[in-house]
Amino acid sequence: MSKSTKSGIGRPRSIEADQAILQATLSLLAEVGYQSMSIEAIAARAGVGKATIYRRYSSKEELVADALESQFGEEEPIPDTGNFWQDLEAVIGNVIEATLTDLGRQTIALIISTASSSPQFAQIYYAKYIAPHRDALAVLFDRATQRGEIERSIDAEFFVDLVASSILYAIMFKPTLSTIESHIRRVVNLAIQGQDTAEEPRSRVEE
Amino acid sequence: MSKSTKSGIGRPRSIEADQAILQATLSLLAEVGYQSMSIEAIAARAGVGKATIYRRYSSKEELVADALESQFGEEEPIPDTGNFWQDLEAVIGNVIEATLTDLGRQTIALIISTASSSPQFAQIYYAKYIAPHRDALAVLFDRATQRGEIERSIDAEFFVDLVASSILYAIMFKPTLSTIESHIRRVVNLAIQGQDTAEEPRSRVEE
Amino acid sequence: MSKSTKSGIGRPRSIEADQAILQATLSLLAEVGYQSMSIEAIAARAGVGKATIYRRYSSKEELVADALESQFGEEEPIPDTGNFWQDLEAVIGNVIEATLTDLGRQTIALIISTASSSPQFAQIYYAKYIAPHRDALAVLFDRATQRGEIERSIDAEFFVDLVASSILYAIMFKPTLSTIESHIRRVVNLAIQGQDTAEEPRSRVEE
Amino acid sequence: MSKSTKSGIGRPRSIEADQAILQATLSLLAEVGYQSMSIEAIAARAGVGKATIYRRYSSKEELVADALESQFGEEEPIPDTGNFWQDLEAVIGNVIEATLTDLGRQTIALIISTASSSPQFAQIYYAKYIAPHRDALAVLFDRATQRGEIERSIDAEFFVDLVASSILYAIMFKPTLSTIESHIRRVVNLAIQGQDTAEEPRSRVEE
DNA sequence: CTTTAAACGAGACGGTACGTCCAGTCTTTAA
DNA sequence: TTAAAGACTGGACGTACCGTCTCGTTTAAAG
Repeated sequence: MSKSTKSGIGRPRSIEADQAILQATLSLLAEVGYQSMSIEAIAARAGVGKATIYRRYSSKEELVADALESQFGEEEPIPDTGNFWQDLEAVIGNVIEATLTDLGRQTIALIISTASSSPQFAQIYYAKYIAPHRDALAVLFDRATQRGEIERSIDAEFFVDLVASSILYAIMFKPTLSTIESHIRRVVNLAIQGQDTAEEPRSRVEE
Repeated sequence: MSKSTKSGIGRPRSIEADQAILQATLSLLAEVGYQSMSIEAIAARAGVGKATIYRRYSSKEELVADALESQFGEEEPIPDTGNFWQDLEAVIGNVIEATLTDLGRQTIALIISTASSSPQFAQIYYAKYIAPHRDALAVLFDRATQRGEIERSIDAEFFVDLVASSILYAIMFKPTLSTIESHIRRVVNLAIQGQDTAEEPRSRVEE
Repeated sequence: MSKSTKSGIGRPRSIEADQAILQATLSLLAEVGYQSMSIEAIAARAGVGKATIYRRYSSKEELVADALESQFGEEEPIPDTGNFWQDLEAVIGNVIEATLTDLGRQTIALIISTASSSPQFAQIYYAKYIAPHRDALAVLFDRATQRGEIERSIDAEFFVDLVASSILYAIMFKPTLSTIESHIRRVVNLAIQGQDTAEEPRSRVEE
Repeated sequence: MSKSTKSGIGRPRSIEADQAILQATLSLLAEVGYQSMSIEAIAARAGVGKATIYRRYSSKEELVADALESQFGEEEPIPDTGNFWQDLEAVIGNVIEATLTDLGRQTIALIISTASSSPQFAQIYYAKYIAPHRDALAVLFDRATQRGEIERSIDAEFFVDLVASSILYAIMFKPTLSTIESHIRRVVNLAIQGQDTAEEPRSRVEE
């Protein structure tokens, strides 16, 4: 996203500056949100000249994409307890936990707000933030299928699309944590069991 | 959203100005998007002083909410052919058609981008833009249930949530019109029939 | 130098801002000089937005020309004691006094530095700062001629050119006040008496 | 002005860089003037890093002084036809010719603009650019005095000051070549003959 | 009618942030 | 060690809008 000139000659870019910029970006993003966050303020907080930022990133979107990558870049371990529903709970819990922080909220807001206006950046945010969880879901699904935990035929790709869409939708339009969780479980249940269960989808399965 | 002072004394607000402001807002929203649209430009295009806008709306969000209401305020007739799948096609077609215009795209972008950062306005946009389609879906669903077209027990509220979420998700992350439509149909089919059918869900039902 | 739009419509320009800008310009000009004086600093000292300056002046040169006009615009009274040499001393004294202040030095530096690079502004500075003194000299010269104090034929225009050039040259290249004064007197003496007198030109005349 | 470390050890300074810097400085000085000329632009045109300039010169003034020295450093031969007025014409012609080029104009602008603000550099420019002509004038004057061409008693130093001041003044404030020349001749005539002759000063003398 | 109060268009106000440019310094690799 | 290249902090540039504030001018209801 950054390195422009070919190689060694000249003073190399400062790694301290790199990191100060990314840290300042993340903290300001969490505090004031994407729109209200000015390059000027990032530079000031990072203790860096504006040109040092513009040398690395040609837009706020690029900068934020890189900052989020530095934050969410590390892979999360995929739980493996041998029980699909338990693993699923863990993954969904991770997603919700990561999303209901200040930074998480701003990130998800960013993904959905750039989705239409700047598809290429939405893709980047998607790849860094959403794709890992999608992948985790897909792995769980495959493992459960191989173990024979899931009998119904549902496409793995479609399954994760469905769960991802329900998570985004719930975060956007469901007001409380419990309604968010409830909506997501209901969708999962429909997908796996083929029927809607407003009450306790898991208990019936686990009995 | 606008009228502030109690009564008649003084020069009344100009209806021409009202409409010029809303028109200018809508056209600029479609052309340059919410973020890039400046109050200054709206005033200029409307041939109106900036104060005339600020007298009516205290923020860009309020202004845009009102403009969208003026645009999408009229109810769309709910199709009623007697066949659930046919009516559903019509409603989904309407949504997609309304969304894949410049203004529709910007509106949906606006809804999803304000969802996290300005929930109160997201609610307004939601009420004006999304709720009518949700309601239409709910009506179709009820009618089909009463006609016995749908046997499975699925909650109406949950059904429309599911379809709405799939529409939003598809518009955000599915690249082409056909993949958008395909994803939505698949979700509907799962909800109604309890199973995923990547191929031709309707044909099987209609036979 | 400033008014751009035709007339009364819109909010009128603020006279307080006008004056604050000119005052800030003059004081900064005296303190740090033309080159080191930033528009940003002028705006800050004047308690005014940058745009308020740029609305009035399209360049630093225009601004400074106007500021100097406001400072040196008032005419100085031309001394009239009946004695040419005495009046001459007074006028030259005024010039030197006005020039050996911080602001005066900066002004003269500005005149001579813009003379080649921005002739149109040099002309403005010249008209406001130099011309009045030239005119005073010319008046003295005419009066003396009419009184018969000066017998030699020397063109009045040429005389004032000569004196003006000697003043500028002395200020530029003569290090001390006394050498400045001495050089000027010597030139005046040559012009009036037709001969160079390194010593006491006036005493001989006044005896 | 440049050499800092004593001798041979390390990579020697590049003579090509020296010359490229001076050439770039002179050409940019002629093109855009002293103030608008950036070190950055000089370095770019010379194909040299900025540090390579700063290693040699600690300020733009030093750099320009050196560049002008490299340009005007060679002495001009003093004409000697045996006739004072003829030699004088030649010297004044040389001055005017050298001054009415782009580079000459910028040089003179530089001298007069730094005269007040940076006296030490004004002295350097003066020594390189003005002093040689002053010296030439002084030589002519002495020779003419020895030949008995000039009878009036005028101090040589004062004479050259007078001519120098008239040249500077004329270049600054006289608009055309002919008014410049006319003013200078008039001053010379006054100094030598003790009287102002607006018309053809030379002819009367030469007859 | 004539007040009178508010809205009108226009545009200036003090500010903030933009993205660019340059100053003068610092830090690399190459010669 | 110096050269060359280029990144560094810092700060001014001139522009664009922000939301507020006069102006002089309608406009309609209240007196």
